[in-house]
Amino acid sequence: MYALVDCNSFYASCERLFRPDLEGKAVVVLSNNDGCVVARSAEAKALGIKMAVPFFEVRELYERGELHVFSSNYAFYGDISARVMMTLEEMAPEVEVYSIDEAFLNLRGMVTEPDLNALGHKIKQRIKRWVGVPVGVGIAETKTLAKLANYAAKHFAKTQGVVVLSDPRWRERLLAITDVSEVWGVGRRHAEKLRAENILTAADLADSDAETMRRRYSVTLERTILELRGISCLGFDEQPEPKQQVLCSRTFSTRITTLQPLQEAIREYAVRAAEKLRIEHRLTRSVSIYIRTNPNARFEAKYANGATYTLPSPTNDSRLIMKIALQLLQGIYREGYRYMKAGVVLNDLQPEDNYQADLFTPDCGSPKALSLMQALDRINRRYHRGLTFAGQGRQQHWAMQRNYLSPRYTTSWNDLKKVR
DNA sequence: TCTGGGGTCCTAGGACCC
DNA sequence: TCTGGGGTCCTAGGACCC
Repeated sequence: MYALVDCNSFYASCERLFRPDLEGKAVVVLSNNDGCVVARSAEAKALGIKMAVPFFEVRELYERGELHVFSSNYAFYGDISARVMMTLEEMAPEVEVYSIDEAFLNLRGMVTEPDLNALGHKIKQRIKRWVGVPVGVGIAETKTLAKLANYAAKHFAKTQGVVVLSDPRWRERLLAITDVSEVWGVGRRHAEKLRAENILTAADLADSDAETMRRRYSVTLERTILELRGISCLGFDEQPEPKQQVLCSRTFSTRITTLQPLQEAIREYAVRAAEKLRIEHRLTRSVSIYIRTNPNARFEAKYANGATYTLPSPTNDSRLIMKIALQLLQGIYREGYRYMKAGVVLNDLQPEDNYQADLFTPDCGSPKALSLMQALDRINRRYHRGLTFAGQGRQQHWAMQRNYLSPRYTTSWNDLKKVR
């Protein structure tokens, strides 16, 4: 049996943790740049605010005082997330952290707790008491069914936030009343296509012919079908697989129309991507960048382009990655556009410890370079932006907007200013 | 005026090999 | 009229997830 523990309205619940006055109020958290809504409290959902709506569409509610708004504060949510996961790890021997706000537990070997419903409530209560955020718990034979059980736990008040799907009769009933689009692994496109062939509920999908569906859709959907029938097809990974790609991209707060600020942004993203790479203890052999104008603008000239460079030998040196990214930018930059977004992507990653130099190029993974990068990281861990490269920009007028940011309740940065 | 960021997996098709 | 069979690797694009 698997349990899926998922925090309710996670970002909004985090913000409420330190603002008990917001209990029972409509709260939303916005995406980067205060662009669109990415988390909603139950009260905000009740106001009819849909997921991912642009903020300007609900700004009126905010101005009337009916809605409380926060910019996203990922350092804060990451910290609360770690507390939730630690609590879970204390309760279950095998935990797979699936995202910032949810985790699967493998209940195999938890013989001490034969009553699964009681176990679910125990988890829920402990996280509420120890960390302070509400969670829902779904328990079933496969991950996909546990997801579905969790969905039910959140949508039906009678369940009190815990659903165990071990009884086949209950399972059938739930599948029969659940829209197929709610099934984990069925997105918007597949849902449309499925509806067209009269597969409307999760039960319809579970009863469809797996072989045919595999041919018509993909092996992924076939696995989903089997999982809905109680046949486990998805693995359980306690250790996350090493990343295959590292990406850093941002929408600018204002449009960029000249090369210089675009270069600043690309330098900034390249440096941050390289930092992530080093945190993961990986090297890259492929550096890509992209730039684009607003794809939604109807009366503006559009332009989007990307470029990739493959290195002869892998690196995680910020200086080299930054240099390559800038050269790539020179190649694709065109004047006369209002740029909205840029990004740096690192692919073809490999572990740091099997570094193989190239016979025909100078070594860029020298011990000297490595210890320089380590020193850089140590300083920047301690002092936020303590050391930056010339040309990353000091003002960064294009940097993202966060007008509704909450304080650093649980994390801190020693500002360089203070140190001086 | 105004719409995020960071990932994964699968498939089809092309290029290439013997 | 008429031109094989069996592979691998890479890439782009599409779908999905949070």
